[in-house]
Amino acid sequence: MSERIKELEDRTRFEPAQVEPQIVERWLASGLFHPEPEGEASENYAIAIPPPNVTGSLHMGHALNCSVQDTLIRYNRMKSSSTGRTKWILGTDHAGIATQAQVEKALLAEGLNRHELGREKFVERVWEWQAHYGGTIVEQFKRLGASCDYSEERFTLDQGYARAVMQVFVRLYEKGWIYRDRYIVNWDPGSRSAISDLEVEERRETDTLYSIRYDVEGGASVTIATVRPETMLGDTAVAVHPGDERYRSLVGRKAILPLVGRHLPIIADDYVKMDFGTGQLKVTPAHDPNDFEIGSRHELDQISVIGEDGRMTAEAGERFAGLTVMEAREAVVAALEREGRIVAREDYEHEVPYSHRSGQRIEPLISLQWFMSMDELARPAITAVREGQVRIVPENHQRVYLDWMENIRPWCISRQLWWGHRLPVYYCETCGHVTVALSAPEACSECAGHVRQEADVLDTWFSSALWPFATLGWPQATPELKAFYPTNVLSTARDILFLWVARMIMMGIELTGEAPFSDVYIHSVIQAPDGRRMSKSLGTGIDPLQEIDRHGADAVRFGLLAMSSTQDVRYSAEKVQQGQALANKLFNATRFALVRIDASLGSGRAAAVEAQPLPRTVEDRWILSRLTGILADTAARIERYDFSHAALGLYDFVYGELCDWYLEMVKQRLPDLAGTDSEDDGRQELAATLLYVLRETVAMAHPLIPFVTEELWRYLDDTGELLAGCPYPRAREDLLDPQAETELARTIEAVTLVRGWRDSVGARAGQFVTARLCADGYELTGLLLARLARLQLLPEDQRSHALDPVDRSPVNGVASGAGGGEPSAAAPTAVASVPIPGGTVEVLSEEGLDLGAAERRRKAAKQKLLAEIERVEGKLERPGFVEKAPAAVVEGERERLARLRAELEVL
RNA sequence: GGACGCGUAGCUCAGUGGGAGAGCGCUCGCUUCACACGCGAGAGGUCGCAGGUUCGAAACCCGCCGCGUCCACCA
Repeated sequence: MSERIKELEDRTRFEPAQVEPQIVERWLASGLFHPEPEGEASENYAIAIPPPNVTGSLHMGHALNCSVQDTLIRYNRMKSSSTGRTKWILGTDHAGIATQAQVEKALLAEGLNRHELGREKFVERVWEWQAHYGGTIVEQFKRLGASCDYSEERFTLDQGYARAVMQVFVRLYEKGWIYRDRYIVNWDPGSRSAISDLEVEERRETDTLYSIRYDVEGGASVTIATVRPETMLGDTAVAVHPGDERYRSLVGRKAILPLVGRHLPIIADDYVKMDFGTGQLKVTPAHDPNDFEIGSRHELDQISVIGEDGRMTAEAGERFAGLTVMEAREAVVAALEREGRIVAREDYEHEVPYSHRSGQRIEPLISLQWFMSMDELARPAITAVREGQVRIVPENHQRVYLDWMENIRPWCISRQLWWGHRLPVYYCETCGHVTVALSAPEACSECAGHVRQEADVLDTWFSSALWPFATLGWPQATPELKAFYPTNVLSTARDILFLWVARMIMMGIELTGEAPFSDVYIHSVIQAPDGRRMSKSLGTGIDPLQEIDRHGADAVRFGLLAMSSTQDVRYSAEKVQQGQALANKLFNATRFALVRIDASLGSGRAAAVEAQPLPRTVEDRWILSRLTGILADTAARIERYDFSHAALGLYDFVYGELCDWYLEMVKQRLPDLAGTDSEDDGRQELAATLLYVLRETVAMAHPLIPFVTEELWRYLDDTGELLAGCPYPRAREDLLDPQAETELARTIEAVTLVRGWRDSVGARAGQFVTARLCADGYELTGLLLARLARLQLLPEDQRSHALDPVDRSPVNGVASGAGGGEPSAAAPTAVASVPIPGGTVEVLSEEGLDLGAAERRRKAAKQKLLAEIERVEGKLERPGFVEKAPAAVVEGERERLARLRAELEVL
């Protein structure tokens, strides 16, 4: 026995923890994950990984997305191993707000804040922080087996990347699409920065809705409703609907703002809903997005009463300046109360905006920011999706994308942070002239005055939008760009479809002339087992690394893919266990086969490894046919992003066909060391077939469960090549064999039926029950039936006797040795008969069997059969059935009825 | 307010026009010479509710109920 196989023999379990680190080492050392930038993108395959936050750590979403992408990458790497290059572009994102917030938190612990430190020192600290805590997530990707190109890791703040970002800014500014404007923005007091609409999260809350009476000049009054009384200090109008008869006479008059005394014009605007409250609306253009719009239409004043620090400004008046928003609300309500102006208060449930980043309540306020107009960018990106140059899978997300794109609004791209790409905008301190350029001008081009760079940085998503091409060296025409751009697929969760994916498509088309990928795959969202969102703050998170420790990376990958069938799915520990069981099963099946073959053939094994499959028996033909089917299915499922069926189909094949049936059927044809002689009895052919099936199965499974398959490949392949670099198996249609499939299907059913009968009569597990096979269609499988169902078959009256003597007689001694070679002159009488497809098994011995139980079983089966016959008869007699149903269906039902009646005969 | 997804066995989910399935859990039997992370056999379901289409509906259509997610500027 060879040394290698000997070593394998003692490993009765697949131990992921011991094997995985070494396999990762071998993969990385092989250079397989780093393709040379050769050829055209059309013949190569590439995926750009959604860059995780540089200081982040692996969560379940990453784990699923990595499993998806790695399955695609490994499949395509194997599939095109000789014709193309496969690259998984790796890198991390600087994640402006998130990273800055982490560092600020650490500073706080030292009693410092960033302003005390100063911008330069602070940014240095962030780089230090990143050097220390960054990149752990990339190590965690390796543990999952992700076959990224680790030799070329990108970062969105790298020099080259930053140059690309600057260039894009300048270019789009020159096109007039980037501009500066005073506009109402979502102000996040937590990070003291504006944030985009997409970073706002609405939460349902109950507040008090106050009804407040404002007097109107010359008598009368209006009553407005608000949940934010403190903003009334910034009111500059009162509005009613133009069609509202009740208030027609008020329009054009002035209301008097309580506490302040300002005179507010009463205006008419369509925005006001007549049926909400009194139909009278206070207008605060500086602190409400709708009021801002009304204000622009009517040229109203904008009075900012809330500042960027979240406190009331001097404009709010002496009594309130400096108070927080909440304090101001109480104070305003108390003051109004004293004046008797609060008409009513009621509980009111509504949506309140919060910052997705800092968790603080958003203050809409007017601020001078940089914006990007999106209409021109969106147009070709809409066409690309509508016309199918970019395909969104699953399809139903396409409409969501189009709806959003067709109603796209300007994007606020400036952030008041220090960590990020600083805008390449320079202001003259003397004349205010604005210069936008790749590098700082020496002096103002207009007046030669000093220039100062814009303090703001760009929204992180501005730089992420360039990801698929900036990582490959764009704007330079690098070989990498030529070889891998456009990429093939982008895999992501749907929550960043707008935030990121849409912007990549727009920027890609605008800047490179091509959409950055042809497919967008939106994977499932994994929820906590109880159906809630998986999140750290809720305590519902499950750590994928812990799961890998416990079950192995293959198990976690398999489990995640298997459970991710629809839009939202609950985390299923069972599916992970199923994956672990599969890895172990495959390991043991291969180990068993190799040890037996090695023992049986010795040095002949090598030849068998190379040999083509040589089916000798019906079960050989059957497994080869089934293998062909699963190979085609698995490849098709991966290609259409149907990972759950790819995973579960693999499981079913390995358990339900390969191990439970084929290996059990051929066990006896694989003699152990002691039982061998040098005769050619078919062992060589069996070894060739078995090894072929195992090699193809293991190779097929590799993209899904790379570790166990790579480990097994060391034993299945003598060349020392890594499986990760081998070609993907092809389904060979010449091995399809419908006849073998039919024969085995009925035999498997028969075995199961007899086993069930045995169990019910209390036959001992190892006991061979003497029986006679009276059934057609078991010519080739009768002895398999006998062995797997533990029957000692008597030859008399056996209708299936045309067994192949070459293949069967030496292998299975049951056939002729049933009665110890002394069949009595008179055929024994059956004590029970078990129906199987095509006939019966007549049981001849009653030794130790509980025939009473058998009788009860028989009666129960008969009842069931009668009910079934009645059902089918009813169906055939149903008016219209025979006339309208397809002929094949009618025929099928008739055949079934005949079969059921035949079974009834036997019972 | 709009959109999408999901309600099938105790749990997690396949099945999407003609015989109700898997994994886990449960029951019974097995240390059968690959695997006890195993093997064999079972029990368990008015397929959310109510209509409609059809010879026939778990599946297709309409409505309702429940759960989840995304989008949206009603004070």
